[in-house]
Amino acid sequence: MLDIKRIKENPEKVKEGFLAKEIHCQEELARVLELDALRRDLIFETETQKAEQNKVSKEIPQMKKAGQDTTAIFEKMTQLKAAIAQNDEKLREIEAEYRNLMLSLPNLPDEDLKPGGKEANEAIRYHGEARVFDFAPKHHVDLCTDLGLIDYSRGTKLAGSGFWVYRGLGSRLEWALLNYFIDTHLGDGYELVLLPHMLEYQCGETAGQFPKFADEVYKIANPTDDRMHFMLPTAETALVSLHRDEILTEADLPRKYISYTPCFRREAGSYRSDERGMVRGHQFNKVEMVQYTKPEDSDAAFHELVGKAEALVRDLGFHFRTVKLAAGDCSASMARTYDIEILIPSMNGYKEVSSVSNARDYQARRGNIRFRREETGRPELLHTLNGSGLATSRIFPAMVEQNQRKDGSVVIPEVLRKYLGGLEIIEAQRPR
RNA sequence: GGAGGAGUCGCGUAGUCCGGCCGAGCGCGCACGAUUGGAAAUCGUGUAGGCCCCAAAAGGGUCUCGAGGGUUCAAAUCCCUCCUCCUCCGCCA
Repeated sequence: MLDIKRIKENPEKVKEGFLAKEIHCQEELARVLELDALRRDLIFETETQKAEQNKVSKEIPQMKKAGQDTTAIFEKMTQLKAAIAQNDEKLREIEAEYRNLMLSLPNLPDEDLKPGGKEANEAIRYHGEARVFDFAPKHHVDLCTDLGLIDYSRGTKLAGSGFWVYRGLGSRLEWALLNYFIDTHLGDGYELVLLPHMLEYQCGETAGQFPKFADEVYKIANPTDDRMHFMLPTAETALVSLHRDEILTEADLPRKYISYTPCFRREAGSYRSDERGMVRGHQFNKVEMVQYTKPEDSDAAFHELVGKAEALVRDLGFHFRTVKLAAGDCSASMARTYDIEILIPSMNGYKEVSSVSNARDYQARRGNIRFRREETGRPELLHTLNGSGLATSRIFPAMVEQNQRKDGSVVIPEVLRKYLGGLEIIEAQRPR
């Protein structure tokens, strides 16, 4: 959520920010300002009435004690009460519309971002070089099937298109990746958090999925209870709500969290033919990094997170590039995002394997997440950042494709071998 | 699933039966000050947040005693719904 003061003070600047994101909210902005004015007038009027009500109310016991007649004053109070009730009702309506609109407005992009969409993204650095094959490399679906790592058809049998089953060594490889990520983060002083995988509405509202992007998540209806749960689309959704409605102490910041969770996404209508296999499933495993920081520290934290994601990708032996996303390619809640992209031989061009973002105070305002600044003694909104560190769903296929040998076997990256009993190569095996 | 109990200002509690003197007492914690060579101890003072008015500060107002609604001139206190926690019983990983 944006600061209403920021909108009021400089609506042109806000408009400009939205345009950079290629989002057109002119009407919403105008309406928000209109509602805010209405709201304030109404609050002022109602509170004046309430002050009168309280004042008179305090006089009543004394009048009674003095034996005075209270009939006239009771009548007046009844009228006042009715007027207040009417205003309160009006105010409720206005504030509901106001809050809903405010929640639907996206975050503003940082000023140094290029305006426009994907085409304006900018690769800011490269690491290593793409592998050149001296044979025709196999597609990861074939490799994983031939090596018995992934069972696509049985995944589909169990849960439909977009699901798969890890088998045998495939499961162990997946687990090795996750352990490698987790161990690295633990070494960097992050706290590992294991979370509920089903969340209540408010988590989605704080993180930014609700109300606007509700279609991207799986909702769970409970027949005996009208409270909705949804499957978390990313651990960020839960981690950002961890300290919702809290005031953290300044000395406690930054908070550095990681969590492993499966992530559930509907991905409605987004399937593309070059995304055959594990690249865009409805369920995938991810280790997520989240930081809560003081506002002045969030830029440093952002670079720390980018660096951590890069190190993971690099140490798995990948060539990658880091891309600074243009304003319009950042998601609605984020002020800034860098993607780390690798080449997956079977796919055209670079594909995102990690996305690191700074939400600044956008999520904190939605979730009322603050810290008490020692200098002033007052609570202040903090900044939230998140980054994948990492999701396996693209790393896994990229790894088997990139590390394949002519004979169909796959070399295991060194950093993973200790999780696999020292295994170095996955040999082709008979299908089962 | 059945029966009962409870949620109050960072923590612990008083207040709820009998509505107004309770936005709320006390203890602990914390901050500042006094005392001290310094500290402990002691004493004193202070100690929530949101919103509105105000250019800002100062100040004023308003709302919040788990959440929401109701009764009333007036609700921490009475009524209703919901949430959470605890105890006991049952059932099951």
